Amino acid sequence: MNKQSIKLSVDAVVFGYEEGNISVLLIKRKYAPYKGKWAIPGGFVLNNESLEEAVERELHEETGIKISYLEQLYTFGNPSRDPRGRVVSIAYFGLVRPNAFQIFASTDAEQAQWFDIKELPELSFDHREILDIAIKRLQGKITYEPIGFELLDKKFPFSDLEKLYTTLLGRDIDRRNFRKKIVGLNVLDELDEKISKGSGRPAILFKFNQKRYFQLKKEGIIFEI
Amino acid sequence: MNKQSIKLSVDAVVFGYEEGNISVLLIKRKYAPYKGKWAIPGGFVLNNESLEEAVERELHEETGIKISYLEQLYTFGNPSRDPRGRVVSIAYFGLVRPNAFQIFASTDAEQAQWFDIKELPELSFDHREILDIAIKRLQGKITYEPIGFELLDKKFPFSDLEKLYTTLLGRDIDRRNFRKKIVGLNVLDELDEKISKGSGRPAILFKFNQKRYFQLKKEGIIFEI
DNA sequence: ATATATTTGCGTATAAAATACACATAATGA
DNA sequence: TCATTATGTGTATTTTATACGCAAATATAT
Repeated sequence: MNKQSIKLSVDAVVFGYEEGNISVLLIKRKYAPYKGKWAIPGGFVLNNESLEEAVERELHEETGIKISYLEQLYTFGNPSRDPRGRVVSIAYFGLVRPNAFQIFASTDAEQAQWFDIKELPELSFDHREILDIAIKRLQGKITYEPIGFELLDKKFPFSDLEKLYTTLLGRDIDRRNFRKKIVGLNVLDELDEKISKGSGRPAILFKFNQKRYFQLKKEGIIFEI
Repeated sequence: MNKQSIKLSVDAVVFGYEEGNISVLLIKRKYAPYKGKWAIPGGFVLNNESLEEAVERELHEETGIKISYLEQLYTFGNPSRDPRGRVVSIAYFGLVRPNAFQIFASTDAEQAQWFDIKELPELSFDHREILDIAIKRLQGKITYEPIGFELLDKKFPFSDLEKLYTTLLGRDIDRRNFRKKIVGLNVLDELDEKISKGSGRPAILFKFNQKRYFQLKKEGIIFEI
């Protein structure tokens, strides 16, 4: 048997959510193959780092952002997925607030940029497939796990949470029933403050009850919106 | 940067279900490390085969069984998981009827054997962790996807299906409500035959309606038993 | 042959959850 | 002060899940 000559890489699909928009962080490749094309950030795993360390490092090197929790998505190993030779890639994904990060390209990336999920450029390698699988997973995830804590302001009106869900689910939900459900989970603490943005009745501000929130995440609620 | 020297392997967690027992297929390692110890079947990926080809090949080589659908489970990449050096392993899992296969050990395996899931031997590498994750996944899977077609006889009494579920879930279910639910899914065709095994009223035989069954699998029903 | 044990087959009542739906309130701006 | 806009709330209906018990058809023991 010939010696194994397979390279191992990691890729990070980082979604950004903000005010009704979902975006994904891409880099423009500085070197061949696919030089000048957009791609999901990622790169080769070093010999002595864990996969998680690798994906966080690559993401940081190429885009300047540092994310401490990325979830493993899937491993892509089609023998012809990389023109340079056999490369198997372990894809991770995460969801963040784009404005919480200053992005700047470096190392293998000529540029790093958020793209609206509906206006994606052509992607390198099999990255379009990876992204499609990540989107599916994101949609599934939201129905069995509470999401939001990391994506909203510390204090937020209920409508922000509602918008988050309609955006991620890609469809309308009944405002009253949604509120009842969330309130029933006891995951929100009502504050004494109100916020008024433009016309309309001012909204009460809420914050997440961290303890309860992480407890729910752990339990893995089923959350039929 | 040093050249990457990471090896890539695949592992197959194959569960067997039969008459109220869940087992898992293990091999006894012929060579060091962990020589003589039990392990999940698996091995290194060849340069030109896909990951799925690799895992099916290794499983066949080591245990003699040929399974065409294994689902990707998770990728394990802890730098110290293998004493020989850095080995990243992509684990797959599947569920079969043990008696449908003739197992025989070869290549790296000194022996291949089904173990009851409650009477597992000590395992090599991080295989215990892999197995635990596979078990969790199996339990989750059964609640959002119909399972059974591949695990029961072509014609079977309802009680066989019931036993399958109680076994995989590890708890009792209400016989009447379970039957109502399954019948409501229209996934079974009632036959004109009956079967009598020992004492008790003879049972009507059913078969799965293949078309409907695979449609449900595809749709991904949520199936609160 | 009769009684007993065993397994299958089935229906109904109750509780819980999901859904559908409309109007009052508190602000802004013309 | 009137129109507009966004927020906040309750109730009725439908659907789904759960709880629960008894009759039918067979084998086995007496």
